[in-house]
Amino acid sequence: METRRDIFQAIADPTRRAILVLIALQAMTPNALAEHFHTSRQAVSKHLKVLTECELVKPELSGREIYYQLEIGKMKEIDTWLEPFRKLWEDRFNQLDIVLATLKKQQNEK
Amino acid sequence: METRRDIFQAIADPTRRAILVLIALQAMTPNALAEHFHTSRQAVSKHLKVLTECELVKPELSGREIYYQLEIGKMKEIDTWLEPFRKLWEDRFNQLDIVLATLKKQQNEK
DNA sequence: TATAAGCGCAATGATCTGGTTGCGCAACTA
DNA sequence: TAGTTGCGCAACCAGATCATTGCGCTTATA
Repeated sequence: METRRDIFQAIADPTRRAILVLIALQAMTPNALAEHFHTSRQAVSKHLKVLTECELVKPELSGREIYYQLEIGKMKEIDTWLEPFRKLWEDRFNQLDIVLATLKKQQNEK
Repeated sequence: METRRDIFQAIADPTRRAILVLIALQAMTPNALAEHFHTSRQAVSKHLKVLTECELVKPELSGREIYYQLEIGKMKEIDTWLEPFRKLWEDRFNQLDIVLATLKKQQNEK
């Protein structure tokens, strides 16, 4: 079945998020990754397939080994989606800032 | 079945992401939300249940209507996870910046 | 008070998901 | 060349997801 891959669906799985974190530090092979989890290499391979399909990760051949490395640019897409929301919480933070400043002022005037 | 709710799993669904975007602008009732999608009110209600369980959304009663509003603070948790990755792409951007500066310098020296 | 409107919940069903096992193939190694 | 080692792929299976439908409860309206 040709399932459409999607970044948000990809990072929904905790194991895949962990893989992304590990790979962010250094490109790794499926076997090396599997050692960090309580699952088989094949399971990790399936996760890597999902991550590769949505281009969050890129395989790099080296003999019979395959080093998977992070495609950091793709991660930015998540950030892009978050952008408008970020504005909201920054605004709220600013409002809180104002409240705190007002309280402090009132305290000084006592 | 008591499924553990998780923010990343919550935003994996495109309809739920759309709900978050709509609600960010203004608190809305399930019926009002359902009008924006090609699904039933019950389906929207189920999505709202998921979003409420992981506290991305909060119900506000008003007579027989329920206005759901965004819990912006929870959205920030996604941003927090993204934080270390952001460093990476900012670094890469800085490196690109350096490259561009160098190129410009060389051009000026011609 | 009778009727309609707004919801949530439960049951059902099709489709996805994530894990396992068993291959087979290519690439190192003795 | 014979035997490992590292991988991906296919088949299979239990459990999760998402949408639909049918209810029943509460609140507004005539």
